[in-house]
Amino acid sequence: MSRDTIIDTPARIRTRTAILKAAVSVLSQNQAAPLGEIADAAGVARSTLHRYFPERTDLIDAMRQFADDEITVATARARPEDGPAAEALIRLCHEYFDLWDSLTWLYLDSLKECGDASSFDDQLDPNVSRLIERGHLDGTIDRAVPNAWIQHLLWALLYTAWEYARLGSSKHEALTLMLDSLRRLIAPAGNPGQTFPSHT
Amino acid sequence: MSRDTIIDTPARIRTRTAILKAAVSVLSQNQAAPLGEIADAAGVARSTLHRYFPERTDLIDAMRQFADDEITVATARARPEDGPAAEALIRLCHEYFDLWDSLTWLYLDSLKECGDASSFDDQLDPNVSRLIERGHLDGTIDRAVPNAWIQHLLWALLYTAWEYARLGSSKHEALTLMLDSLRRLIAPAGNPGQTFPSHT
DNA sequence: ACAAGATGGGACATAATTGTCCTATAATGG
DNA sequence: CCATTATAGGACAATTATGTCCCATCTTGT
Repeated sequence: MSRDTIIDTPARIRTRTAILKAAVSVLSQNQAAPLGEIADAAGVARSTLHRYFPERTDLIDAMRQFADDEITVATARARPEDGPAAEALIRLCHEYFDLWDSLTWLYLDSLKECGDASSFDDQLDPNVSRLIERGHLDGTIDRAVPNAWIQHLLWALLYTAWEYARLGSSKHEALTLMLDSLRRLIAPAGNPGQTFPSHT
Repeated sequence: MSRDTIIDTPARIRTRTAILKAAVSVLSQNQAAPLGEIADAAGVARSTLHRYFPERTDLIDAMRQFADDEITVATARARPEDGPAAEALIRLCHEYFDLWDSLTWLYLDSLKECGDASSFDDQLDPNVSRLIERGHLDGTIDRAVPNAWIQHLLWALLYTAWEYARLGSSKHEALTLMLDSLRRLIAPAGNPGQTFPSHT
């Protein structure tokens, strides 16, 4: 009775997520991609896509939810509350590295609607903010580098690494360089931050 | 005889550049913006825009040229061959910081066409590459950080700073943070790179 | 003030994309 | 194996952006 119009049969769930994954993959590279392209990428007919998401905005909304869930899972996996904050931040970055499409799209998407009303920390993830704050307190992250700045840098580093990998470098090398750069950026003065030995 | 159809009268030059500037400004925020929006931003009628650039691609091509020229001028101003390479790189970054729209758009634009054929260093600016190489030689830039990686980071840092400023921070603070971050990223091991007494 | 040049603004045809609907076909599950 | 459910694929109208013309009006330089 709760939802008599649409029922989540296994088959429907499969195609639904197939569409969402394809949408993230396609739209992360071209925000204006036509729905037909997404349907093709998902291996379904355009009419099927429309049955699941009547309008484009319906799809977009579902994608936001989908990507948010992925981030939540990845964040939990990084155990942001354990150990020195700097190390936790590195773990987090490592986890996020695998969310290529979702994070890229989520960022592009966030840009379009904040035409005016975007407050400074609309972009900021409270979990990450808290982690960096902890780092400022336990001294593993330089207090001279503002919280928000670090968070912006973090997205930028991830994006840079993805681009670097996409253009031919190995994913491992890109990841290593990114984590090294992150260490440099947050290392407290006087402590070089141990730029490197620890691979992965 | 060379170009008997179009003559560069002062008035035409004015509106032409007005259109180009508006186009860069608008398209750097939304690649798919309709031409009417650009015309509005430029303060001309859509028909006028079409008279200067019959098709969308004509406008895009002219924009590339326009932005490239701006970069060339800014690069020259930074005197990339003078003094320690690390300092020159900072000067360059400082100059580029003022090219907000142009660099953002140029980057977005470059993404769309490199669907397949993008070699690794299609994105790289030979001037910047040369400068970083000089830094690797004169020891002011850490040799452990690859040239291409630094260059990718440079664009990412610029973009981060622009976003940071756009979201409410002062341009000066964003610039300061960015240059400090750049110093950290390229500082040779053992030399903290003088990462900033000056707060804000 | 006059003539050449440039612009604004509207009318129109043309694509391209979107959203809706219908039917035959395939798959799924009991 | 059969009934139910889901899908592919195409037809269609509505919407939107693009490209082309035309003419009245405004600028510019002389």
